[in-house]
Amino acid sequence: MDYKLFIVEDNQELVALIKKGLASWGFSAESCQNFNQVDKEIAAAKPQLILMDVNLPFFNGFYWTQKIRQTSQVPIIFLSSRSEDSDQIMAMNFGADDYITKPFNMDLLIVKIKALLRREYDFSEDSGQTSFLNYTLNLVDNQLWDGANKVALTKNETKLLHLLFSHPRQTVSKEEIMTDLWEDELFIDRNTLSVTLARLRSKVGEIGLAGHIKTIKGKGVLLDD
Amino acid sequence: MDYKLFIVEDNQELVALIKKGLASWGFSAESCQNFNQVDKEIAAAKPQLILMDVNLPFFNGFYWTQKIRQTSQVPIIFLSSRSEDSDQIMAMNFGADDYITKPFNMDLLIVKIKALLRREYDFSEDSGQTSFLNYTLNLVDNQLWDGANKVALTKNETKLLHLLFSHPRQTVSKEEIMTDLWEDELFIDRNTLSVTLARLRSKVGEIGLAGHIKTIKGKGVLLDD
DNA sequence: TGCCAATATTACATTTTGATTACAATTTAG
DNA sequence: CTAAATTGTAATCAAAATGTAATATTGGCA
Repeated sequence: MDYKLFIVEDNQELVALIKKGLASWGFSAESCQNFNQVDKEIAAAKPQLILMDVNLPFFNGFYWTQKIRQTSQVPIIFLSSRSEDSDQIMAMNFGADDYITKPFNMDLLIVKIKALLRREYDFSEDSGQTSFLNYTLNLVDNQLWDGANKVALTKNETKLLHLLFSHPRQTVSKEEIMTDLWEDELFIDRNTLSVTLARLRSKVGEIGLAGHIKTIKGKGVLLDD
Repeated sequence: MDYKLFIVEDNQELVALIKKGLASWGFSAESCQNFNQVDKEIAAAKPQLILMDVNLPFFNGFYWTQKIRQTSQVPIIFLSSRSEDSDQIMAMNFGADDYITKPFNMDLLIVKIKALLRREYDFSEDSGQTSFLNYTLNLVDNQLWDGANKVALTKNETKLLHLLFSHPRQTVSKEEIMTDLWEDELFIDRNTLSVTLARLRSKVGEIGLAGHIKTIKGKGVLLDD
């Protein structure tokens, strides 16, 4: 899964700064355009987390938070220039999950975001998904997608592709693969691996990934560009 | 449900103060006795949330947090006298969920606790409801509402749907579901789950939710958009 | 080039998994 | 206490996933 954040903040310089910081951690973000319909924009964007400024044109952050909370439990972090405890208490009573005061340390914002994603979506920096080129392997539902099309994989195919994705541009030996897929089951025919590979190739071929999975005779399997 | 907290803090005056504050909000709390086996005491107490001081005799809070995280996802709030961002960042990277600096405002601590309980356990001060998209599950009268129509569910169906609603866009393994629904009854046939799922699907199908409940073969059940 | 081991392919057998159905047991409400 | 609702069990089914074996193909090397 890839995590999309939504930024409700009218200072466009700050928005740009935050987006840049998020991007360097692999998070994508959209930001609010029309401060008259923040709730509508959020409903359309379906973000996994919201950064909410307090002082906004038209209505303030408290108002929108309350409105959002009527229909959604999406995690919300407040951005505020007020550092009094009472402001933070109010924000959290309105349904915010965390609060950070401006100006803030970007690294601190990132760990707060990660903590919330971790709790709400079992986010962790390795598991969940892996990518190679424009391909993303989703370990939640065993699907591979190239930005446009999705291909459903089986458990073993996912395991195998995951192993390749975690060692891009490196030859992975057959032994490693066998261990990873079948661990202790000693009776597995060595040929079974060929078959599994073939099945994987045929499926991912539909979206053009097969050509990147090469077998190096006598060495193993290589995922390259 | 009533919530039990665990306080890891060697300043007994502060412990007493926190316990008093928590009590006035209806939370019970135990505190650490032997700072050599914090993990053991916590495992025994099974708290819903932990307050963790940084400076402790023998080992510090980071050490214990890391140790706890190997086996548990219980929410942890750090109590620290250091207010530098870098300390908070470190704590959260170790697996903490929030951080508060001493001396702190008791009301602020309470709202932080409530925010975490709300997120992790669907704690809410008034209504027993969970939502997903436009669907609202009422845990009090076991009814599912889509804004227009209502569907009556049974106890088990509600439990199951509630579990899915609390883990949207994640595959919930059959094991997790079994534990959640049948806890200790060890003799329950694995097939019973299939049957319960089928019954749930057929009921929620009337208002179009069935299509969002997908089974990922070999993994579990996934609620998605 | 032509051989040979490594790998691929194909077809089929086996196993796993989950859905479905009918029915029995149990719980709950009136 | 009884009837209805709920829940659990067992049997059956279909489909998907996986494994095996037989056969074909490939690529490196003598």
